[in-house]
Amino acid sequence: MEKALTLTERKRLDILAAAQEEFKEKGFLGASMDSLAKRAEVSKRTVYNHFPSKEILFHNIVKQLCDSFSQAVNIEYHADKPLDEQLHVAAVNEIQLLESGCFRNLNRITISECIRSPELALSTLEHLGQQKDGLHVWINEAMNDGRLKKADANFAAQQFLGLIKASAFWPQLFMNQVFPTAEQQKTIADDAVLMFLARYRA
Amino acid sequence: MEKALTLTERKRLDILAAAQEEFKEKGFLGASMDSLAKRAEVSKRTVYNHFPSKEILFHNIVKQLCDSFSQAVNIEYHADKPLDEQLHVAAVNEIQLLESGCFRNLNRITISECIRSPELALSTLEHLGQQKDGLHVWINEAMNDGRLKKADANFAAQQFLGLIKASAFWPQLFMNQVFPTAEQQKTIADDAVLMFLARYRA
DNA sequence: TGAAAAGTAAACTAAACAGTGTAGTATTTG
DNA sequence: CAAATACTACACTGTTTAGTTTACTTTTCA
Repeated sequence: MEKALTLTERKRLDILAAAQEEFKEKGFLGASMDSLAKRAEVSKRTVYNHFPSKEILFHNIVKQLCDSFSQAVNIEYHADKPLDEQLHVAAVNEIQLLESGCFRNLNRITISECIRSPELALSTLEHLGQQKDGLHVWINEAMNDGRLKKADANFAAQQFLGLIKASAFWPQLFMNQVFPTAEQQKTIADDAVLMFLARYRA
Repeated sequence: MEKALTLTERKRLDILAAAQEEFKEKGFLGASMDSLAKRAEVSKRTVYNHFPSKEILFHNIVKQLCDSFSQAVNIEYHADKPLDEQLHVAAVNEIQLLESGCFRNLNRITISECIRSPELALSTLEHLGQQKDGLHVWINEAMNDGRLKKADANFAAQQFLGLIKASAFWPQLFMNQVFPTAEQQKTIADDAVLMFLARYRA
């Protein structure tokens, strides 16, 4: 019963998948509707029957990718658990997010559009920036609980994520570096926690 | 005697300046040679007399911007000076570099091209990555000198720069955030040094 | 000062590309 | 099965754009 997809639905999915590839590889301007249709093994006319314009198709892709991150990486503060343990969970969650293929696709796609249309890039990245809020709240609670030194929680969260992204995000995004292995990921997470607590533990 | 520029030389500079603007605003694909020529107040033919193709002009821009960073931000290790003082200099240097308009132009221009031509982006960013080497050498020497805990010097350098860039580079590049004020810069530098030494001081 | 070098405007070529129109074929569904 | 719906190939429009050609003017410099 799982193949109950109607032809139209299948075509739609094919188009979306092909469009994601096309935009990821060539950016918005570089992508061509003809090439995209060929890739999806679909008539160009069918593409336009589903999506009235390139722009609209593009926004659908971005929206689709954004939605797949609705399960924000939020971390809850527990007064009775060790800080390093909780932070380590946050670090691992973050790294897992950064590793996920669709997250990187989204970033590749939108970042290439920062120049062409700052509004889009801005709104998208803001939307994605929300998962950071979780950490900043956690830090704030730990500070109020007297277990971390008082400081700017937002800034501290930015530092923590900066430590991780410096090794597991930016180099991969721009220099096509391979993603850290499981061991390396552990090192990155451990070291971010170590460094953060060395600075902020009360 | 400062206006001794010949017409041809002036035109050439006008073209380069206009091209930098054009590419910065619209990216490689979005930039148009007609618009660029108009911007430079130069005939389109003149553009092509100086630069045989859009691609070549683009590479000239990138090269020009790269060359303006030949004075790499290298930091020398002094066994007799306090670590925090030396690191602070490194941090301030880095922030100054990140703040400089042409450095940001270069990044805006090349990063938008990461997707279109990974080779270019790669070679450029590698070229820029050289100023990082300075710090990694410094860290290595301090470790060998027994003043920092033994660890992976490259990784440590990446962490240090990650702390700075998290506040003074990536947000500005992608979300058009304003660059930190002088006070904020001081906080960022101080805190990066503080955190780094809290973790690595022997 | 006068020939060589470089600049100019404007028309042009050739290709790419977003989007449409059409006529016919395949799929869905009542 | 039949009507409606969706898919297909393909030709077409209009626009944009990289790069060229041409006929002419300005700047340079020996």
